[in-house]
Amino acid sequence: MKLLPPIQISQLPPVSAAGGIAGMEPRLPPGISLPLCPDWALWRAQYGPSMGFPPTTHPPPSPLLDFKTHLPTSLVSDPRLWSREDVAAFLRWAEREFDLPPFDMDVFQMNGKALCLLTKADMGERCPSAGDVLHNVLTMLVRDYSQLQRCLPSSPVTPTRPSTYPLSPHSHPPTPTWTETPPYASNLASLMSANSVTLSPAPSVDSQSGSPSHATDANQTQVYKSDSDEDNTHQVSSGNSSPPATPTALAAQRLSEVSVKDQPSPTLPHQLMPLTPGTFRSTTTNREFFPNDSSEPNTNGRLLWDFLQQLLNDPAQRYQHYISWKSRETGVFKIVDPPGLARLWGIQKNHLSMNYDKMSRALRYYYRVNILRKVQGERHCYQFLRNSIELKNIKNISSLRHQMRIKSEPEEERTLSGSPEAEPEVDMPTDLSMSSMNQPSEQQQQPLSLHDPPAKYRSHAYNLVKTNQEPEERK
DNA sequence: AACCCGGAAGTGAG
DNA sequence: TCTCACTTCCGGGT
Repeated sequence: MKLLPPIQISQLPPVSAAGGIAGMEPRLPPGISLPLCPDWALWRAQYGPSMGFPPTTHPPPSPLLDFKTHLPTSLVSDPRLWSREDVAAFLRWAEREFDLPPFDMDVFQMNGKALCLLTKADMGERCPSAGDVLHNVLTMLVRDYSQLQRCLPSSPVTPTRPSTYPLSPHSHPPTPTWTETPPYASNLASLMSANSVTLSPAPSVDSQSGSPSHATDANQTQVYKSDSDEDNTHQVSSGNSSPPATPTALAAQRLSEVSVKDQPSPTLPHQLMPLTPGTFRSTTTNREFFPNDSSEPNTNGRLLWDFLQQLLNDPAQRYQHYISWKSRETGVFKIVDPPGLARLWGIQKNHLSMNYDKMSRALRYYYRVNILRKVQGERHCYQFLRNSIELKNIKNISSLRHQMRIKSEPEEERTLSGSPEAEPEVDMPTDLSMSSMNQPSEQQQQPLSLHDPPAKYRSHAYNLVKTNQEPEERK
């Protein structure tokens, strides 16, 4: 049985008392799709206002989506905001518009967000004859929407500045380099992560990554554009002048050809946030969140570090009863409710027997690759050693480890031969330390001792994503 | 007793 | 079939 599409954080049960997920059974039969049953009302209630686009407004057709102009007027531009009824309306429209065989509405009892979370395969299962078309249409809609957003001037929605929420510099870039991330980056980042709380799927990885560093180009501000702006977007949007063609089977075909290849995962997670880089990498824009675009990070957002960061950076801070920053600047966070957090993680991964012991093992697995480290002496406290950008840039942990191994090899020998390296010098958290020169960090004060990655991993662990500091680290 | 550690083997998805 | 990112189990330390 396949794993369900991962949940979006927003879909996770709201934080209730520590420890409990309201109304959530400790274990759900596999196959139950939490993800498919998002709590739309809750979500809407929380974000509705900010999101609120007048249902009637519709951005002008983008070059790619002429068919969009034919969408029922009752549908808002962002499919992720659709209600069940909207989804049904969309399906009916798609049947007509693309001449598709009638859909079994029963298998599409979900809202737009859930619909967007379906992979092509999922769609195919639900509708073998037209799943791909449907998926591609959705993908295009989302992408188009996000593109528009990107082009728009910044939006209010984004709590950009003054907001209450300390969008710290490293909200996302919680780690190492964060300090170096431009101020605006933080906003973007937080926004991204925030909204993009994708727990799962997709691109969360990239999603965030897009943020800071790479986002530099554009004025980030605009990036965030809130959904609200979306409408206005048009203007900027693709300047498309193309006449709205009538979508037809041809269009459908085109869609099935085009789309998705540029998007990683099926899921378009970010609920609110359209900007998810990875997801919405636009074909037209140059903003590259990833140098190699092609490379879709395998990280579906199902990665633990990503999950944690998203919870930590939730703009509404709904998960602070589970996990919270102790110091964003240094990437130090505390798991406030270990069992509860483990449960969330278990839900996310569909491993309902997850517990803190197991989850913490996964966290420890990050030590060797310098993604995390334990804050000595403090229970349930860990520190990210890399910011999200770096993390996203890491193709995969294995390669990271491999690299570390390679680099350390010589070093190891040296060590054996009695080199200075022998001492347990604290390996700096990646750049974290560097970047934040002032980093008060707890880590520096204490030898990471055993928690430090073994010498063999230590050395240039970070080159991978190297940021500035490197050299001295191994001094 | 709770937490933490890391080895080793297993698992599921891609 | 292989790789990846865990997951599961466990013995041991603090």
